[in-house]
Amino acid sequence: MQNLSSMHNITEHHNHQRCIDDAMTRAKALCHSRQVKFTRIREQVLACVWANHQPVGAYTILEELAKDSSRRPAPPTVYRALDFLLDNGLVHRIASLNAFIGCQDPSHQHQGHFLICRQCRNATELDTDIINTAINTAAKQHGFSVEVPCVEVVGCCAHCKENRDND
Amino acid sequence: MQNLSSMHNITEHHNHQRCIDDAMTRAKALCHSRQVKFTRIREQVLACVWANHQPVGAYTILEELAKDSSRRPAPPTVYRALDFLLDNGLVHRIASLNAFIGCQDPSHQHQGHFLICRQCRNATELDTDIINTAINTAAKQHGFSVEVPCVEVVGCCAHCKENRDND
DNA sequence: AAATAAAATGTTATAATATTGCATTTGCAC
DNA sequence: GTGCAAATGCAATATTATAACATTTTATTT
Repeated sequence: MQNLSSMHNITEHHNHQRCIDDAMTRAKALCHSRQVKFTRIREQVLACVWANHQPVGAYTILEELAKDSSRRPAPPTVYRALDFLLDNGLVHRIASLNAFIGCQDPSHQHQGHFLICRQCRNATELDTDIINTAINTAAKQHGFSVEVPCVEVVGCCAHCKENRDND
Repeated sequence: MQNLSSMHNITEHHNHQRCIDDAMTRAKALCHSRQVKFTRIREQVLACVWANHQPVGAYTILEELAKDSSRRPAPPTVYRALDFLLDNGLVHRIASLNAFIGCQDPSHQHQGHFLICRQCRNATELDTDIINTAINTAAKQHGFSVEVPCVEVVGCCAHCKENRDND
């Protein structure tokens, strides 16, 4: 299901093990400070999500869990873990892909904006206010109160534009 | 499946029959000018989508078609009609709801931005560049080329804020 | 008008994603 | 250890979407 480009990292040569370690450490600390349980399953699911920078589907996670342990968990196991991670801001859901991705900054509640590369399928979470401001401005003109902005932009990332093997 | 608020219109007292008539007229003219066929099924599906301003699911459309004619169409019938309507810009898909909504302006190709009211479930398509500009600006900073921006904002519309029966 | 080709629709089956409901286990407070 | 709440296991099923192939309709050519 994953193509070759799944081996590309979000920037060409970043140390992804560091991404994973940081994410897991942050998650552990955050759950501890919130007094919620970072159970084995939740940890495994988060690790799957952080395996790379591509949004991953619930059933793909299921496959991965089945590889690790001899027992094959059922869908609710994964969905419950994902719900927990979503609630605690540790992952985001990408609605347009029915997939999940690790959150870059779980410490403060937010709904990220994503740049999703059609080519390598990496998704980059944006940390800018420009888009939220624009959305709020546009919404205000309609008397609309924004609660959950969802921005998922499909296109072509810088790295894939360089390696012109696209389309 | 629809709640009571489904009777609210997108603005409090707009003549929705006019919305429908306009949309159907536009669709007919547009298909004629493009020399593509606005068949009975496509027309029925578009009419379902325009029945109100709430995004409607494919299987809800299926139910509606079953009511009209004695024969019950199968899912591919509806999905094929929806694909046609999407291709021709007559409807948009709301990814976060797995649902479809009529396009306000099918004459030029665009991916709309939507304000979706959590309360009455109406979705308003925005016609502003503010958001696209912001997305392009943010994307540019990452060397990312935008192809399909998807903006689906959940919140509370002006009308529902007035009638404080929310939450 | 008959033959042909292309497009649209019908039909069956199935894939992919997600949830419900209830049983069991685990971790923790007392 | 007892009792409770949270977490997980498990079976079934709901929801959304597509694949593959047959049939019908429409348009085009002859």
